[in-house]
Amino acid sequence: MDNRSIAQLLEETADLLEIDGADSFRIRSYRRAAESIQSTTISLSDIAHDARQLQEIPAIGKSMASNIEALEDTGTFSPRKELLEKYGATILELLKLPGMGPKTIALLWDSLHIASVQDLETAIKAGKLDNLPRFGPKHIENLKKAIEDYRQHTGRFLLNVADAEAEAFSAYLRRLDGLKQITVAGSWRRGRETVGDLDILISGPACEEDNAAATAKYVAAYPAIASVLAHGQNKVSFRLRSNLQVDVRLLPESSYGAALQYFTGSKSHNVTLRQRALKKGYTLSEYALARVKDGSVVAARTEEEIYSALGLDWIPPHLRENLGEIEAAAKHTLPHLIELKDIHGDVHAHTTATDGRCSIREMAEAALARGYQYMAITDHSKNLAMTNGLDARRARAHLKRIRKVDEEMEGRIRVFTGIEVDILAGGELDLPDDVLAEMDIVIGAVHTLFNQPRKQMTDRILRAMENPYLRILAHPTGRLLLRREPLDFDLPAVLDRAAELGVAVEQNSSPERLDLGDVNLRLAHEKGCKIVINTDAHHTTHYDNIQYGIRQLRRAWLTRKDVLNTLPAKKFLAALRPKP
DNA sequence: GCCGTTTTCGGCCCGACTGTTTTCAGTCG
Repeated sequence: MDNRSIAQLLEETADLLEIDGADSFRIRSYRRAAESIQSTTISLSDIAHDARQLQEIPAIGKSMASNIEALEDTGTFSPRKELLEKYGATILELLKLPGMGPKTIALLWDSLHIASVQDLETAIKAGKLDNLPRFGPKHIENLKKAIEDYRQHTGRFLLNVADAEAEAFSAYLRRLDGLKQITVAGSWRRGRETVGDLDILISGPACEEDNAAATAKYVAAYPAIASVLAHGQNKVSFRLRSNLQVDVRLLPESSYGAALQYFTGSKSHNVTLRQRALKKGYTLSEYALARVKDGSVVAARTEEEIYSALGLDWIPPHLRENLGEIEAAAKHTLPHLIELKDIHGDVHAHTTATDGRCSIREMAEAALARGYQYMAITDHSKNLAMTNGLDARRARAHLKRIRKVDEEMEGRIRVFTGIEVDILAGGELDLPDDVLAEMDIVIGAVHTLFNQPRKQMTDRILRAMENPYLRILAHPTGRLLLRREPLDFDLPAVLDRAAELGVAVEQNSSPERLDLGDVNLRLAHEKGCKIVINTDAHHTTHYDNIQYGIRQLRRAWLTRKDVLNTLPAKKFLAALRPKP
């Protein structure tokens, strides 16, 4: 079993323990173990039977080591098994509903034996919750909304999960001889912020007539498969243990491009493309672009040939949503989309001073290793108590430490000072101006803690932006992908004002946030907002998440000049809202 | 349940806000 799966099972066990009302420190130790496993490079499978080696990994002690051994041998371990027998696996989905915590779930289970979102929905409709303590009309209304949101997202997966699965499976495929091309198509290739399933296209000698059956058999023997859904000559579908569905198509090399184009989509892009083909006397299918009159093939081997035969420049998959890209490709006016290498700095990061995992120096070295010219340390302010947020005194002391590291780096990378301040319910920032004045980067964060009615929420953010030290607005929609819809406030009004004031809005690249997402990025760009892309790194490895944010920038048609941190250090600081 | 040490057990994560309350439990970051 791979580390990610082990970590996930421990995480789930922590959730179950919470519902069961277990000791909070015991729960935390499960979560810490899960985190630790996810960030170690040691493969736990390899050492699952060596308790001593296991216990060398931080947060793993005697019990956790034996849990991991049992997991490797039997696929489960006893605390988890017992809890699942008691509550059932579906109870965990209740935790995904905003406002639903372990105590509420325990209450619902004890009083009504509610063990799934479906149960909860039925109980609400039957009015069974009305007499429960702490279930007023507003609470129930919120739950209904939460269920609705949940249903919209259910069955979709975050990009990092899909990426990891795609990479692991591709590695398995690469071990087979005779495969020339392996491509993940579908919404994954288009860079959608979540994916429903993976469409994987393969071709090469191994996919030709005589070998196809053996290749399909090899595919269906992939160890991480939970169940095979279909197993034919040219297509194998299966569900992974993570519940992600994968469709693998074996294709002849001669029509690989046509299939790639077809299965990349989007549907709407393809429809428009087929109409265009017809006008030229062609018909476009997953097999080829062919002449209508005699069926002779015009292009099929590569995407470039197909687009070219239709009088179009090749269109990057990120743009294939029928939002004007076909017209632009015809006029040769497709934008030169921003790329990973254009980004020169990441100015939102945390350290062990609050809830980060690494030191200032470690974060700086990691940013340098990525080739960045600058970065910033922006730990939390005191209001986020759980993170050990900084008060004025600690913030000043931290500032000195950041400056010291900046000196130590000797110009190899600039380390900016900064802070992520909380916006209080009244719109004020939770640190005094004289402290903020000392910071290079002041990020005002819209945290959901203060979820208020629409008008108040909007006013609160607008007021916060009036503080002249606030330079970047973070979590500008407050959403958490697959878990919570955006906060309810007037985003267009906020973006208008941000553009006027020169407050930059942040595209957070964390795979579970992608705060603005492609749609709102487009909106921010139209309104003339300054845009900054950051990772909100809590660990050196989180800098890698920048790729997820970049995909959304590309989907929003953004180029290098549209994003502030493509600038060199000095110009970047100068491009931010000027300090008073 | 882990860790660190005081080698046998105590410490580990806190405060604002909502929706229900009439003084507070539960969620969230």
